Amino acid sequence: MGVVPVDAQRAQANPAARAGAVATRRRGDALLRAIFDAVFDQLRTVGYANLTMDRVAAAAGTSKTVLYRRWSTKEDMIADALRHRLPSPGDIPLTGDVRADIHALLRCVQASFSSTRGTAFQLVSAEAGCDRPVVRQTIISHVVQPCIQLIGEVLRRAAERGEIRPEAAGELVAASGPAMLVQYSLIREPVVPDEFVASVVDQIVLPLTTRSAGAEHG
Amino acid sequence: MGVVPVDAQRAQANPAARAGAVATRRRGDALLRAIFDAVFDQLRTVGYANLTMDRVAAAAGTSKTVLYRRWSTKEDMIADALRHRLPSPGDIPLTGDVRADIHALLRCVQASFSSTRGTAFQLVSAEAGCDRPVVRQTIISHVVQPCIQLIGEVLRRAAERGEIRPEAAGELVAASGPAMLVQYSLIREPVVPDEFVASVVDQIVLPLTTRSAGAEHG
DNA sequence: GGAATTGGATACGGATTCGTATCTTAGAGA
DNA sequence: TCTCTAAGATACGAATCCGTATCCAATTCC
Repeated sequence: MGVVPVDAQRAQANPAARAGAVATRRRGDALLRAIFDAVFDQLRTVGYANLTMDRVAAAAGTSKTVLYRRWSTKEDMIADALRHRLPSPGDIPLTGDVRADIHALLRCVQASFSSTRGTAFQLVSAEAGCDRPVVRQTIISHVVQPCIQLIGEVLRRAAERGEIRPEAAGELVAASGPAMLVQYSLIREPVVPDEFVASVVDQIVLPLTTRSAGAEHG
Repeated sequence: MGVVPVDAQRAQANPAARAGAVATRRRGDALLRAIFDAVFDQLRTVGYANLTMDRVAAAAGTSKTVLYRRWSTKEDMIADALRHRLPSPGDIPLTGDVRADIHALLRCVQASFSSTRGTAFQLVSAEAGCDRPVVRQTIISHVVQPCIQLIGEVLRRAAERGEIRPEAAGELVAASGPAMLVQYSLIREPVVPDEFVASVVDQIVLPLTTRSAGAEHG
């Protein structure tokens, strides 16, 4: 019972552990990475409602004990996985070029989808209205709101320099870009392609900032 | 055991059944309405992941048996509740006035939030990527996509009449309005207020359609 | 090489949920 | 008034999941 290959199932879950390879026991970061991969993999395949500790452990090629040694609840685990995988909008260097900066910030929102295998906004809604929406708040306050705020900053400075019309430096225009990406992920496919990000910049956000646009409305 | 007031718990769940009132046994539509109320109520309070048949039955003041007589799975029940509560964009009469028509169509998207007590897009993502995303597809294909398509129609006709610039009659502009509403429901609060809908029309969608806007981009 | 640490397998008790079966009774219709 | 349909309560076995306890083995550190 102990002589049989110990990584039989892991070989299924993780192709890197090929048959015949020595059973290597992962530790620290490598183990953590495998667990987070399994978390997002489970979210994608069975959804948040059916994600269980047992399944995550099996998918990661480890056991439930390892998970409970690190996180006491499922929500803690997922929130931690998000903190490790989500991009940080604050780290993006802003150049002063409106188009480039907005594009960079929207790619940050896009990255929050790809780095979580398209499950980011699945998570935002998963526990809406619950007593402790940990996961929900994690992703909202960590990526989307900072991005909207930074885009607002970019627009405001551009308006001060007279590059864009002043009315465009409002909340709505700043939120329009992220809104388009979120919608794409929900309606079309979970991961947003590069061309779509570029289209949103050139056909939605920037047109809203050009002088004479919208002068007759609002 | 049978002489005790039979609607003790229902009185808690449904204030309409006051103490002292005769124990009334609901049927047909009245019962169905109570069940659907309970479904959306549960979605709002405990979330999709923790919604169970037992809890829905208790909240509706009925029993699990009644639920299983109608729907075989939880997903069927929720999907049916959505079909009964969601608005139908196709029923909206289009006047030809661009602003009025877009406003009416966006109010339809807004109604899909209020009629489901703000849980509509919680549901879109609840079972993302699952084997049978019944609930997800129900709400997407029943409200959002028709609305986007109809807005696209409105824009296309307006472009033919020369009222708006031709480039604005594209998919992205048509999707911008719904995207803003979805984002509001996810980030801010589940039910979208009227003023926000009006702001989106006047500060996002219509400005994108005005001539000379975005001429230099794309 | 040996000790300490951590990964990993397994088993379990308890709680929850599912889906069904059974039975009683309220309400609609004849 | 009588009959039939459906509402609603209750109980249940099976399955699942949680969270913990226990034991063994692989790595790392000394």
